[in-house]
Amino acid sequence: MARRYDPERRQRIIDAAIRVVGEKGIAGLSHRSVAAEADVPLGSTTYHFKTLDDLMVAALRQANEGYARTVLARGALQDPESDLAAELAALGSEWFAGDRTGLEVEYELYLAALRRPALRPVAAEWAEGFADCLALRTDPVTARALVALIDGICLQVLLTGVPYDEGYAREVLARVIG
Amino acid sequence: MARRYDPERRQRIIDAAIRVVGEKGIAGLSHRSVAAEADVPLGSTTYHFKTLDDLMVAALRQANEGYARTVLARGALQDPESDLAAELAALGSEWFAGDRTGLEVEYELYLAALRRPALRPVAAEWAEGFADCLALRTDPVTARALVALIDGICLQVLLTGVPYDEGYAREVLARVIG
DNA sequence: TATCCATGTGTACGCTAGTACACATGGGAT
DNA sequence: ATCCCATGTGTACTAGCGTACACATGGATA
Repeated sequence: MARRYDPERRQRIIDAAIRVVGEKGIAGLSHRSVAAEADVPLGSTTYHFKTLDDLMVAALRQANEGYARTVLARGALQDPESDLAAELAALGSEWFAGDRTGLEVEYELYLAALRRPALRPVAAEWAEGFADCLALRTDPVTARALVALIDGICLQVLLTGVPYDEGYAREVLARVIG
Repeated sequence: MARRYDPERRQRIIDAAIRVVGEKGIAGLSHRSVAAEADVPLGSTTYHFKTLDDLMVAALRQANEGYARTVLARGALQDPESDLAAELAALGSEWFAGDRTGLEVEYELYLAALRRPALRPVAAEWAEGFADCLALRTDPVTARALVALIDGICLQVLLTGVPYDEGYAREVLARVIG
């Protein structure tokens, strides 16, 4: 308490929400758990985010921006000389390297759109943004298929526990590119 | 009350759980909500399923069996003369035709494995079972990639709201088959 | 037939949740 | 300098949750 006039309050709540989802999953996300994690009173989280959906929207949007940066940082994706399938497979390796918490948070919020209409536009933003980026190297149809395949491969790894296999990913991504 | 000696009690609880997930999502699944839906006392759901994870495992397994039947019912999948990509794309059309509730339940429970280790073996059963089935027509690597791509395509439809496009699915599935 | 125990029933407890609201504070518009 | 209102704080209410447990019942087994 006694931390009045906190211009970053809202942002710190979003950061806290992402940490909570990383530690306890969406099922553990509540106004109270986020308030505790952000070290702000309960009334503060409910003031800045009327509903948990609002908070999840903000958290997913922020997570999306982070992953969009990892895509853009891979400059070779834009280079017409580079092997697109290999670059994407390597991007997957980067995502799965080390701590997977960030990726799990991203997917958990992304997949929550299945039952939460409020999240759907944000989920669509991610899929479309990624596809638009890939469309610079191929046609839009192929780009959309690549996003779908990458989603499917990542999910199989996250859901079933099989290890990520960059060679396999590169091979099948290359087939979609044709 | 007063419905003693109910040999199908356990099964009716599973059916009720699937209906609850269809109506309210996993977030609305509780021992109490399932008990009310199945018209049994609270103590009965906690007796047959010690934890909600146990109940979700049973529900996902049953949902998986239902979808496995829709795959096997499509006998043309086994016919070496048939167009595998076209058959799979048509299977997708079948899944998305009419009421999507069943498909949403299937995916919601399947995706819940992301945060619930108890569900992972069951999720893996589905992915592997489907892949084994497809491996009768192609090699195992291609089969796994087809499952991943189908998952990705279905998710894009369910998450972002774009309509299912059978022609697009057939085209990109064919590329993976090569 | 006698007994046992898997199954069924009803209730209570402690906890956490979203929500609502009254009040405090001080930056910025006037 | 004054005042307003966006923001911050503390607390109470009600509802629903998992859990635990005591007790009832009658098929299955010996």
